[in-house]
Amino acid sequence: MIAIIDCNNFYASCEQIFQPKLVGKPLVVLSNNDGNVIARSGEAKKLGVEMGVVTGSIRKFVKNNKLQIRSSNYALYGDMSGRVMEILELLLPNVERYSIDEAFADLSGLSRERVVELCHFVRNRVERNTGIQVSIGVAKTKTLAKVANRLSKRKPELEGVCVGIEHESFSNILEKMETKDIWGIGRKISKKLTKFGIHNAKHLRDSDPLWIKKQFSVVLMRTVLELRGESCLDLESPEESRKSLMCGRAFGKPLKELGDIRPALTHFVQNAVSRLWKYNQKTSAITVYLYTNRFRKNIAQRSVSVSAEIEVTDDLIKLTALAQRVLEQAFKSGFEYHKVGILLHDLVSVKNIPTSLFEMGSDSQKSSELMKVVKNINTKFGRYTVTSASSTGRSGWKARSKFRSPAFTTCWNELPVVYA
DNA sequence: TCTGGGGTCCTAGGACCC
DNA sequence: TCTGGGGTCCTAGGACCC
Repeated sequence: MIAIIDCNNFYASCEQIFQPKLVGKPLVVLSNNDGNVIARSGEAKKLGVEMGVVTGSIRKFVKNNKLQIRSSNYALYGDMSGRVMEILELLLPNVERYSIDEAFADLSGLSRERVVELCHFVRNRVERNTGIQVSIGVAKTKTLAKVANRLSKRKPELEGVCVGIEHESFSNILEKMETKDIWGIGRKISKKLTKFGIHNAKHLRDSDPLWIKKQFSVVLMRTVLELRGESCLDLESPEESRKSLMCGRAFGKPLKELGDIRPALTHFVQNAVSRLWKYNQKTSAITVYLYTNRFRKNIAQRSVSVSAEIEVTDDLIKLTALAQRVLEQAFKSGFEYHKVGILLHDLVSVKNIPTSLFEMGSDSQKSSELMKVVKNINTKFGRYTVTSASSTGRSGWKARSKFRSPAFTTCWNELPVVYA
């Protein structure tokens, strides 16, 4: 049996925990640049605010004070996520952190009664220790666990826990579920399925897997098998570390000059490399991408990405210099750029890299000594304490974030204050 | 006015090898 | 009329997730 544990309205809940006046109010969290809605409290959903809508379209609610808004605060959400995950890992065997607000766990070998009891215990413990409410779905496969999880949110009498799915009623549940609501099926595939007369999850489950593979892909075939209770997607072990990493963001305003874009890129490289350090990984290839705003139909469009290879490294200075050289290749004047970013690929764990003979006493050893110092300072005092000169200066790239709440749990100056 | 950011996996097609 | 065939590796791009 596989469980999926999912935090309810995660970003909105994080805001409410530290700002009690927001509890029970319609609340939305906005994306970078305060551009559109990326999370909603239950009350905001009831108000009819859709996921992904642009901020302008909800202005009317904000004006007459019916809706609270917050800029996204990833320092807070990341920290709260870590707290929830630690509790799950303490109470459950084989936890796979799947996303910032979701985790899978393997509950094989336990009786149904024991599973129900355990899930309620986990749910209560997470809420008591963090203030976050979770919903738990349990079934034979990951895809079915997702279906159960959906049910646990829709049926209040289940109190947030749905274990297994009774056989007879199961077909009815799938029949009422649109294909686009199945985990792994998005807009495109769902539309194509309709053309073949497959309109709901039951139709899909009862399709011929081999035919599905031929018409669509092996990915969708696995979904069919999973819906039938045949597990195709295993839990991923934490040792398998991530393979690529990216950091980029839209600018607060359009930028035309290379000199304005450089500091942004350096900033993102620094962020990316800090994460590389955190997970003890190195990279050997980078891609820098640069875009104009595709939603502005009346301006000249350009979208470019340029890659480069480098000897396996986690050296901030080398990677910054390389990224800047690649940016020069990618940049062409005459466009209003909207976003820049960097990808690091071919990540490897430091422990898996053999030391080369040529490295001893060489430049690369000196650079790693220097990096150690920078690493230590930035880990202790914050990611941007020691920074490249090219990240300072022009700051036109910085995103808008007008409604940001404090970093309640990760910054000494912003801790919540309690008056007694 | 305003349109997210960070990931994974798979496939198709080209280059290259024998 | 004929102009091999099968395998591997790499890359770009698509689709999806949260």
